[in-house]
Amino acid sequence: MSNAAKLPSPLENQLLAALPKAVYESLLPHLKPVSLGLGEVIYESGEQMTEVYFPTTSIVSLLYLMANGMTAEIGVVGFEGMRGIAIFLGGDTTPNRAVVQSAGNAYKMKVKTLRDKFELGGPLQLLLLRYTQALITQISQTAVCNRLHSVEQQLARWLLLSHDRLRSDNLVMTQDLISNMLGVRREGVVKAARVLQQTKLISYVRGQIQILNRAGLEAASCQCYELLRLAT
Amino acid sequence: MSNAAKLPSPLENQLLAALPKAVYESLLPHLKPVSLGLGEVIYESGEQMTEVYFPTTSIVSLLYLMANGMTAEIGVVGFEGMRGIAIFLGGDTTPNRAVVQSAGNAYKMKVKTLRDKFELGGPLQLLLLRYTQALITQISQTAVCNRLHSVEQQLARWLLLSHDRLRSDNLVMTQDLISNMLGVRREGVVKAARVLQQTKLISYVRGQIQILNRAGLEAASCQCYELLRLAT
DNA sequence: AATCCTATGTGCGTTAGCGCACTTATGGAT
DNA sequence: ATCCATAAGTGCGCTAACGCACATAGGATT
Repeated sequence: MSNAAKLPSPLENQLLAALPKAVYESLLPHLKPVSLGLGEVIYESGEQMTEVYFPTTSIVSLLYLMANGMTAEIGVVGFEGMRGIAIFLGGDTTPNRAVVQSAGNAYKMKVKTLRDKFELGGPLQLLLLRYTQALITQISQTAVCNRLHSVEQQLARWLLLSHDRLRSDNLVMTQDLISNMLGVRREGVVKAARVLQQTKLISYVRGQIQILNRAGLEAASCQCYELLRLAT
Repeated sequence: MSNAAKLPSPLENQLLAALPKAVYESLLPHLKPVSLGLGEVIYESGEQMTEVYFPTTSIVSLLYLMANGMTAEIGVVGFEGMRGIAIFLGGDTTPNRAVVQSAGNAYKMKVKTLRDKFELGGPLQLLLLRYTQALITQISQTAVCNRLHSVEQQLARWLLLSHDRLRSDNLVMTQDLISNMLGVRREGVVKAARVLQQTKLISYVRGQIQILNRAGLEAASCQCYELLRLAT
């Protein structure tokens, strides 16, 4: 059996799927499938971008690098969005590091192609601008959540956001990596994760996390999750 | 002497000033001067917007409301920017509360006018999109700063950002309001402010803050300030 | 089967910021 | 001249998260 047969369609990306058929088909020849591996750094902070990404089954984290080497996630991009909005906002570098948070597929497109299509105005432009607004909301909400809520609430929120972007109850993710995302110590994540496990909301073994009780997880999280979900 | 004579020109707003002459002049008839008072709420979170604002001598804070009634500033808009980017991003409500942080003037414009002009593409669109990118950077940086730095560093950063947007070394702002902006307790601000005063970086009496030693304040702040300044 | 790497778990002293309950100033209004 | 609202300052117990220095355990490698 061929590999190509297993590729998810570009239509699994909601931005692409929301486009009128004619526009979508004009983009199609420019979309190249890519497979993204866990932990892969798509772009480093400040780096020149040559391509933008539309995830289908993968999830990409936008991380902000802090002076002391710590990182904090400011946003997540899954099948509902795209990576590289700076391109049509007039930049050619990205201010954030983009890391693959969950392995999977995506479609990429040349920066110049997207920029040209964007400048035509119309549905694509509208859609991308709306998405930009949603991303801004996401960043703001994440910011506030960082400020106000406990590691346990943040962990629950983070798991839910990842779950939303996956087709499975299983996520592959070590607690160490999660601590990078949340911008807290690994020990803090360990502690929070243990509580969630003891209350049977999740289970995990060496980087394999299972969502056991989604409703319970929502209750354990702050309402930031709900707000974030509505915004997207 | 008439009041009108004292009005700052729209060109004091850097976005408007950066426009080609022809574009600027096409906007001019739609710009109405307004005077904004300290603490005035321009828009409440979720409210329908009817006008966008281009500050000249005023400063507007974008506040995020948290569930427990606390607020946290996610961005600042002064003469370098505009209030209401959601409009051309396709929304008609604002996700944030906008509060006047420093009294002064601004120009306002009907939402519909801006949207129409934006859709023409060209220099105005480019400019506004670039500004959007800068604002996103500002929000992200603020988020990270909230997470990582001490109240004292954050206060210094906040004072510097305000100073940049003013023509004077005097800012009118109570510690109580600052605590709203930073999303911390008033007592925390009191403590931090006292340290800055003891080291002769600032002085303050009942809501009148004086910047005495700007260089020193920059040293007391985190490098978030520098990063934010560069981004704008 | 022994070894090594990575993931997870633990303990402990330290600290920044919180919540609360106050007190003390200062400038304007009556 | 006095009163009063607002701005600023203080003390104290509490907790979440930090930094560091470890201990254990599951998988893969050889």
